[in-house]
Amino acid sequence: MSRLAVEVPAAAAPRWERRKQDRPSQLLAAGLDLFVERGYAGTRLDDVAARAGVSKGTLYLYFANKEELFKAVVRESVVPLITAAAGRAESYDGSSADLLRGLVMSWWRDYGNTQAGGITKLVTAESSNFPEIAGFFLAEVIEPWHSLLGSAVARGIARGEFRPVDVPTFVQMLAAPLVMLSMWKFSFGPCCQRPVDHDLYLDTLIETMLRGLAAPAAGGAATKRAAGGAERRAARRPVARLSGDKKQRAPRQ
Amino acid sequence: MSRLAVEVPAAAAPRWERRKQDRPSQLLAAGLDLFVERGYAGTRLDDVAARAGVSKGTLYLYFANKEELFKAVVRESVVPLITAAAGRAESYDGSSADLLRGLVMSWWRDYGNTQAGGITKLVTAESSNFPEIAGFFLAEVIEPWHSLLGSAVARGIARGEFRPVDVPTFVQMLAAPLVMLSMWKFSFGPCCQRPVDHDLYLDTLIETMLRGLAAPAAGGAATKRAAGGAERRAARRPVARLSGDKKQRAPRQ
DNA sequence: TATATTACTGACCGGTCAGTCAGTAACTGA
DNA sequence: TCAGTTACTGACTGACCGGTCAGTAATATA
Repeated sequence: MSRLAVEVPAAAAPRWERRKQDRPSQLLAAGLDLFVERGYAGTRLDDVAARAGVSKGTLYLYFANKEELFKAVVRESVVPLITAAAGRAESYDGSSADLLRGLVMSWWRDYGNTQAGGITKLVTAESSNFPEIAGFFLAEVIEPWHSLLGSAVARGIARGEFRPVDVPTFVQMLAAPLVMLSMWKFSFGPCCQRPVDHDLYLDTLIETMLRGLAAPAAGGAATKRAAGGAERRAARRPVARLSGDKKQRAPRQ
Repeated sequence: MSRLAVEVPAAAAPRWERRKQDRPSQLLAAGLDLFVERGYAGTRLDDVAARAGVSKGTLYLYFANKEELFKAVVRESVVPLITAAAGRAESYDGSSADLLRGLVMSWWRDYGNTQAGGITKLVTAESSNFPEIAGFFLAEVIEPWHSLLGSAVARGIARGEFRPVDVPTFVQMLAAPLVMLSMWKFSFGPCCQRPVDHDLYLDTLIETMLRGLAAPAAGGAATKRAAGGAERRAARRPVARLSGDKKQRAPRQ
């Protein structure tokens, strides 16, 4: 925007400026963009620097290496969202169904549907190549987020609004379609002709989950009809009823 | 196994053998292993060749380049599973609930829970860096699979076993937790202390979905209790009920 | 204006990897 | 056994990228 591509010396225009204050946030913003767009390994630090309007050397003045840059991006653009949501949930005193609904919707609005949401895809994708990063993300993002959802579910159970369920499993099942929605947006979204209807999807998800969670009879005012979820989950049935697949197995070689 | 690390000339042991017939399948197997373990970009063709017991040059005798090797791996280890499942579903004449249950369980048993299941993660992960591959996988795997699930749902609706739903959205919602289960296994699974209980997870998933799909009253014998799913899905409610988040938005910079 | 300070640059290094190809040796057929 | 065929090898090329550092120029200070 400021760099002149003209031959004229342009007397008053310095070749670059010293902006020690601004550099970190410029680099973090550029890093978020490119990490989300190209993944961790696919992002070149030259490009991050260029997008931030500096040279690669400058990047190394502010961040020790690629991994530290990435962690800083996550700590800047993801971790605060969880902290904020946890704070709001703490002081919430409505129904647990509405609490859960609010947590899910704000996850989508503030994270899944934003630029930052692409980070989930990145981490899932490259976890085996960069286990250090996977561990970091698990500890600082996923576990706090699951624990937040879990405490909302546990609250509902304690107040008799929800039936008792295995909280961690239920949370994982609830989070999965949410995460997939965000991942889809960043992976096949661009090259898919018929896009997903986010509102319809989220609505269906929340209602289905709340029905599956509703306390059997008298319970909370969460949903209108009671619908047992997986209370028989201990009673394992034999699996796979499809005819003619007895001898089928994953092909070798 | 055969290569001797000894100085002795070992007269009767040739340095290598000509095995034109076996090479493709050896290379495909090695490719599947490494693609799943390290992702597309992260896989070195030198390593694929080494694992197959040949040199990199040999790999190029059988596959034009990395992309063609990958496509061949998918065509060998994923596409046939869908074709087989579609064939079985075609000739199935039990209840649609059992049909759907069977499709989901065989997906997990034959794909999601096998080595090949890791391909989903890979493709999702690297779609933006390799759009050609994303398009290929969407066309040859995801769309046929969704369409198979969709036809089972449509069958149930036509036979009055399921209530009418928006089939593509429902299918996407049904597939999401399935795909996530497989992706988790290949990403955080290794570095996660408390692993997911697959059977519990799948059981909960299927039961929840079938309840959400059950026809209102008389209908099919699919599930015991009827439980409306998202029949009001057109009636959008205002979203996000959490107190104190009115002015909250995704943080800038 | 002169000097000191330091934010910033960009050429460079070492290492990696997809893809190539001239050469080698395992097989084949007479 | 010997010449012909071809499956296979592995050194090489060129491009790429994370990280370094000697030098440069914008700014502060006197």
